[in-house]
Amino acid sequence: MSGIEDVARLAGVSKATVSRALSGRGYVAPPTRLRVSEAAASLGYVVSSSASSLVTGRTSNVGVIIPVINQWFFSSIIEGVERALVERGYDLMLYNLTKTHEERSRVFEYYLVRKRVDAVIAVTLEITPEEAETLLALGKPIAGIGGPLEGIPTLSIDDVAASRLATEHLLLLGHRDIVHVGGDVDEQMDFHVHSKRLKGYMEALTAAGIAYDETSYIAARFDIPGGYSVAKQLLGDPRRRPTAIFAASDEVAIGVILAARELGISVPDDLSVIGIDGHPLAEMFGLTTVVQRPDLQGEQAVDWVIRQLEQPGWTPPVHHTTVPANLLIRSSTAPPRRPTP
Amino acid sequence: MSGIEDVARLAGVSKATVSRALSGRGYVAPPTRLRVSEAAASLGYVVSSSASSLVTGRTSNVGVIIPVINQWFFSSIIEGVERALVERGYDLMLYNLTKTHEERSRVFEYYLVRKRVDAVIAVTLEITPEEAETLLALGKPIAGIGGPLEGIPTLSIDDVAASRLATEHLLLLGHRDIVHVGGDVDEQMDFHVHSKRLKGYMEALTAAGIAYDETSYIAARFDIPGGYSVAKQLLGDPRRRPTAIFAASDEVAIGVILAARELGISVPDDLSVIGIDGHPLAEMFGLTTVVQRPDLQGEQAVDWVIRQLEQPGWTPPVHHTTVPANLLIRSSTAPPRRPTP
DNA sequence: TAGAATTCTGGAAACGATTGCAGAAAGCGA
DNA sequence: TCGCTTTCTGCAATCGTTTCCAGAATTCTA
Repeated sequence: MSGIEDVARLAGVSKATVSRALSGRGYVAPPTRLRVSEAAASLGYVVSSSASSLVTGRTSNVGVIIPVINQWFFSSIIEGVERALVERGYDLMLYNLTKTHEERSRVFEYYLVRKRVDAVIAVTLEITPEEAETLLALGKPIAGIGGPLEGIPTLSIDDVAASRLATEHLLLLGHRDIVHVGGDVDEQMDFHVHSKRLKGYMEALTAAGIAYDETSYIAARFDIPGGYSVAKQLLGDPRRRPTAIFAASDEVAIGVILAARELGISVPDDLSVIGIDGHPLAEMFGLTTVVQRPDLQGEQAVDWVIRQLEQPGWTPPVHHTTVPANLLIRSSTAPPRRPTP
Repeated sequence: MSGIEDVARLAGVSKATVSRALSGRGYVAPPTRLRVSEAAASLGYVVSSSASSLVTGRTSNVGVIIPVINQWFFSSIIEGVERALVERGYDLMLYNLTKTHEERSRVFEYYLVRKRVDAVIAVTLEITPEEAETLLALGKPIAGIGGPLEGIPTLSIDDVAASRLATEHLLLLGHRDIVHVGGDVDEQMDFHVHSKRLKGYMEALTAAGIAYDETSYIAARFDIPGGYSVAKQLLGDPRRRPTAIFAASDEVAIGVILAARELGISVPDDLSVIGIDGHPLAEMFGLTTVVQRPDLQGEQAVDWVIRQLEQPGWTPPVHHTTVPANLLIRSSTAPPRRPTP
């Protein structure tokens, strides 16, 4: 449990010099630096982060606020963020802010957060301009995944475009009877992702001169069982069966495929299915999808906040940045067996 | 950016009193306490955790070291740990220690960790007795999920027993030709989980007087595609087809079920399948399984370390604790269609 | 080789809380 | 009412660094 004082004594220098030698800030003669490092190593010395941050005002912690952990999209973000942070010598403080959390009380414990982290990465969290203002005023950089968000840099794929891309792929194959199985527009947690994906779908249909009505969109729980149960019902009725389904996420899409299989409906012969995400399971189902990389989104967000921290004056791209989402064609989509008579 | 001094001035008391009033330690007259709280609130004051931990030696952070995030078992643990920590006013610092990380160098950055966290929860990490010794000597409580681990309290299900339980369920149904699809014994990351599950399986067979050979166990990647591809091959050959498969995890089991379906093998009529875990997807596949609750394991680990921190003298159960794992019978298991002639 | 510029080092003042100690105020039993 | 205990409060030391400042040593420039 040795302090800087012990190192100083052993190396025969002052505390000030030890500090400079170890942190690499300021002048220190190479031989001295070496002596100090050796002394520190031999004593197993490591700086007290509390003492250090008391004077510098920096904690080397970045707070990540995330609504769920147990889902591919979110845990991938965490992995990406963690990787990027350790690489730069920062630690990750994880805050799992559940949607339903009464009155977002923890966003106010946020105000507690402010003395414990240097920056905040808000995943899929709708921060009000006032809250953003507060954080910024405190000198804490923020970045958001999701968005756009007034006053803070955010990034995400372009949900409308991704959705349109998926729909257009089906249209291009010749489908005209496409159903969208998406998240429930009324209970979306994040940035209206569900409505955006619905919107992209509708735009694509409209552009192709295809009419849609309320039966063209079905709300499902946003996971495999969700897609499964909706599809089971939809596909069970042969008269209503579309030639293609655009699912708003790969998990939903996989649920759809499972339902189709169970009903003896061949994918893609009788039914084309496309999703969005690039989920690890998509491959084994041969699922055509629009791929996004949440881990890279996490890395990008880290880059923004750390840059702001370390390069005074640098500011991230204002407002919202769109990250790529690419069509990956596998075997779940094909031209409709035959045009509707 | 107001400090304790400002609050003191506004409330007309000394810093010492403010500290006592806000932290609830020591005597302070109720009216005074009220004045202080109001002053603090009106100034938006919040204690500096660095200053505070500099003097108290406590950070209110707990480090969680975990090998993967993007998997049900692990992310469930994180959720449980996080929940339990915030409830007690601690923050969670996440360290994603990849298996292959060269020389566990980060376990030595551990030595870095030691000034930043009050306690450590090691998930599925084989800590050597020396390392444990070091941590303990530093006064940092540790708890492990997985184990047993020399010198530190750990908890997990009893893998051998869980495995035996699953196998016995199949035996009880009358199966005698049971194949175990498990993780690769040679490349297991954690506490020989794969061998333990294999062992439980063999024990059950032996107890039932059933012989097994090297064809009774097949190694698979520990996820859905892993189980799928192994099963596809195994079940593809009708002569080798067992009447039941015991998969070492639900994901593997689901892979097996998918393969069976694709081959037109009916579960459970032609093939019974059982897994271990209680994965959220198990339900929709009607998968019989042995349920464990990683989130509760996380909570338990938190309880241990926090108790050690807050109740001087209290020590957690020495060595290893076994948490329950219960058989949950669904529809993927049934008696074999007919006894082998 | 003198003077200026640069590199190196130590002393001492922060940073913002917590806490031991001691004294003042209040409560209490007889 | 008097002592004794209990409650309340402030002073000042302390935690372990970083960093400003000034002075010493060294290198560079002309």
